[in-house]
Amino acid sequence: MRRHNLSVLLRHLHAAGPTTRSDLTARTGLNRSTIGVLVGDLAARGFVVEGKATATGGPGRPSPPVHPRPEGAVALALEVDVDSLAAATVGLGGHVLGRRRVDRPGGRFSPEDTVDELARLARPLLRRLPAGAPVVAAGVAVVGLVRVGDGCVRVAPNLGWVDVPLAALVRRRLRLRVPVAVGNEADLGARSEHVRGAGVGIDDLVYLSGEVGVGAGIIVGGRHLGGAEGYGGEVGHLPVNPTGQACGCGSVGCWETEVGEGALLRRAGRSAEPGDRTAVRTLLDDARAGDDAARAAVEAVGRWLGVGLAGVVNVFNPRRVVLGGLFAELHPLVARTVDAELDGRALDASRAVVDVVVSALGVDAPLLGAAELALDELLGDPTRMPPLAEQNKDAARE
Amino acid sequence: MRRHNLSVLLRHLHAAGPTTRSDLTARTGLNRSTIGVLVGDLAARGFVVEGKATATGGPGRPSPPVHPRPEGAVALALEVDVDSLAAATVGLGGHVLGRRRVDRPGGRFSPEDTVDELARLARPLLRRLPAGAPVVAAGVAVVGLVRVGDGCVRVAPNLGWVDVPLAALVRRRLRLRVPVAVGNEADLGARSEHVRGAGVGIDDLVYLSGEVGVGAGIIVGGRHLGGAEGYGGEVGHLPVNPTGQACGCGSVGCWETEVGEGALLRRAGRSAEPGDRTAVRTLLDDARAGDDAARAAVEAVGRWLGVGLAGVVNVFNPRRVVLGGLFAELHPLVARTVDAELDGRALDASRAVVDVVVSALGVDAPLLGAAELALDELLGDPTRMPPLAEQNKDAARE
DNA sequence: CCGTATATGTCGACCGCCGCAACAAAGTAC
DNA sequence: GTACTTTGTTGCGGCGGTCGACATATACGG
Repeated sequence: MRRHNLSVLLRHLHAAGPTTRSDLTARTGLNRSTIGVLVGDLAARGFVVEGKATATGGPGRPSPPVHPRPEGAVALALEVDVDSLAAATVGLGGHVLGRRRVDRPGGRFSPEDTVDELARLARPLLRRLPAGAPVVAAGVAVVGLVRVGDGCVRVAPNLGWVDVPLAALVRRRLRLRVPVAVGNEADLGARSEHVRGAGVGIDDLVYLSGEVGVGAGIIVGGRHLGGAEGYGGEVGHLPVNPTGQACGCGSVGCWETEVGEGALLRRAGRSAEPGDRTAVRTLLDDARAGDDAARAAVEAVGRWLGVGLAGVVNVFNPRRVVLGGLFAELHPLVARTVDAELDGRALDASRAVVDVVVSALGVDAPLLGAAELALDELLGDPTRMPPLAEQNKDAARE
Repeated sequence: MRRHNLSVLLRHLHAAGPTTRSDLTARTGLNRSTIGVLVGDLAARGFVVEGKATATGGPGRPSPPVHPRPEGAVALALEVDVDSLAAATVGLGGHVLGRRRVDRPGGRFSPEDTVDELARLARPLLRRLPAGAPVVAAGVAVVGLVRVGDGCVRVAPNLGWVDVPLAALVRRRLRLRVPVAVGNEADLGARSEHVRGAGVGIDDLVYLSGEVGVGAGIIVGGRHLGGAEGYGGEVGHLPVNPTGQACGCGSVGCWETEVGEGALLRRAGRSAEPGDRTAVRTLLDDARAGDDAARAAVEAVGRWLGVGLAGVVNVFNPRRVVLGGLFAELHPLVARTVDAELDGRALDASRAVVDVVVSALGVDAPLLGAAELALDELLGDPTRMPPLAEQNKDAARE
């Protein structure tokens, strides 16, 4: 129960940043004295530092702010995207200590090669960490279906992976002694947008990521929708068009065959390798420049985006839809179309409470979400990390 | 925190029935002493009675069972269906003390008339309650979109209702002094199937109710998926066929236009008033008897059922789908078709962990779910009800 | 410039709740 | 009948939190 209160406190500080002690008492409903003890505990563990109290302008004694200490706990975040790899070190409070991304266009890479390159990417970031900043966990975002229990990538069509024990591979290759969690890219995008992006404070939200495939991260009642094994949120494979295209999943007329990158290019009469971002960018540029075929393709995808979104809105009754990836770039061009489809097709009651916005974190949303995932275990139980005094004792012993 | 432990205990007893004290200690992880105190507390409030310990066959002192006491707390459950009304009194542990249902075919009734008839239905049930059995709350299941916050029926197309403050109406008309909660029929069906039906122990499940419309109650990670305002789960309005029929919701090609009762009759070339159950029953009988047109219609609906279910399975990754209403009767006729569509269209990973079964509670699932909804508040905080000693004092004072 | 009002941190006392250990009770196995 | 096992009961101790009293730090008004 002490654990629980520490967790609540640290979670809030991590998510909301510096907060005065009086604010913490008001927010948690706990007593001033208790907050004092808890903050002291967190400080002893190196998670927070107390600042100087500065006058707020109001009457009364000013309350000193409590700052999350980025070096108190660091997450290693990794991302395996279709055409790029990324790594970042993220400290408590969401402070990004270092970040690197490399393109890896076109080809398909084996899990082993991928993990090798992730290790190369991560090494300098880890070396550059400030002294005494402990890496407490790692998180990996990956485009594919992930069994959350053991961090196994069940299937990732765009990578050509089947049943890859990614968590174990990363842990071994990077010689990590900390837990490694793996999550679906869209799920983790939703997570970061929820904590510090376009969905802050919104406990019912859908993050929709359009890439080669279409995936969603869904947060209902503040909690991530995982399902029995963690495969939930695969809205890209909602059947929307019985007379449509064959989908890579084996079905016909899945939503992603109408709104994915492939659909966009196909509609414009252009062809490209799957995962060829430049072709998509060119098409969007052409559409913005007024090219008729490009505009028609964009418009058609926008309509289908609205159609599918209507279904998503009906099913989840979210307060906000956050668009990431391709959809983030597409949305400004088709916002009115999407809204019109929603108006016409979604149930009024649900339509009335939802808005559609663009990702605030951009391409890094999944990467940052991986960091959040990694830190989550610690945030749930801050007592996992012993007080600094004991840490020093342990260090001296060695 | 005492509240919390009492809640955990009572919830378990309510859901799982009689449990020995030793079982409770093992299940909660609490100490024997603590369990003793807590059980004593619950007994003092009239929620449980302790039975005689009977030899189990094993060595050691036998543990006495703790029984939930149905008369300890009673919920009044009500249901407003398209063509019937129902009421029940349900005691702790899910014991149904009384139950009545009346048909109300065809026509549309005003909220006032409906509530009047609910009152007539409920009165004898309440009169027949054992002495000293307190009604602690009421729950209402209704076919329509319900704003859970205030129990307002936002829209119920099949009843012709818009913005009906049903909770308030019921409370006033039935002169209830206890809270009245309102929920969507499918949501409550899911709830009861989850607690004591075909979904016991399954924390990721979808209850799919086919009537005039198609609705779903969705439970993810053990919690009901409500969404921002409680309108979630309206899978009937997933767009599945852009060239399909116009739907009452204003959209085109919603799933329920392909699998609802209307679709079934239409496909068989029969017409009927919406909500005419006999026409549907006749059709199903004909199909079972071998009538070609009927069988073709049933088969087509079965295919569409599978198509939509594939989407639902992809999105929610449930461990079980429970079919209620029309679908419960339909399923035996089309199980193979549904399974085949799922095999072909759902993602393998999700498909592998899901099964499709028929409702165990039948037509009463939503009604019983309303009782669960009503009892939920008490189960969350058993201290709301004072110990019997004080209750008697209060009674003596009057 | 200084008192007053307001708000906050700190310290010690109190209390509720749970775990623990010893004991009593109620069964089985031989 | 005796040994053993499992369980309920009871009293004690500790952890964690609230509460009240006091010290401290600022804004406001004269």
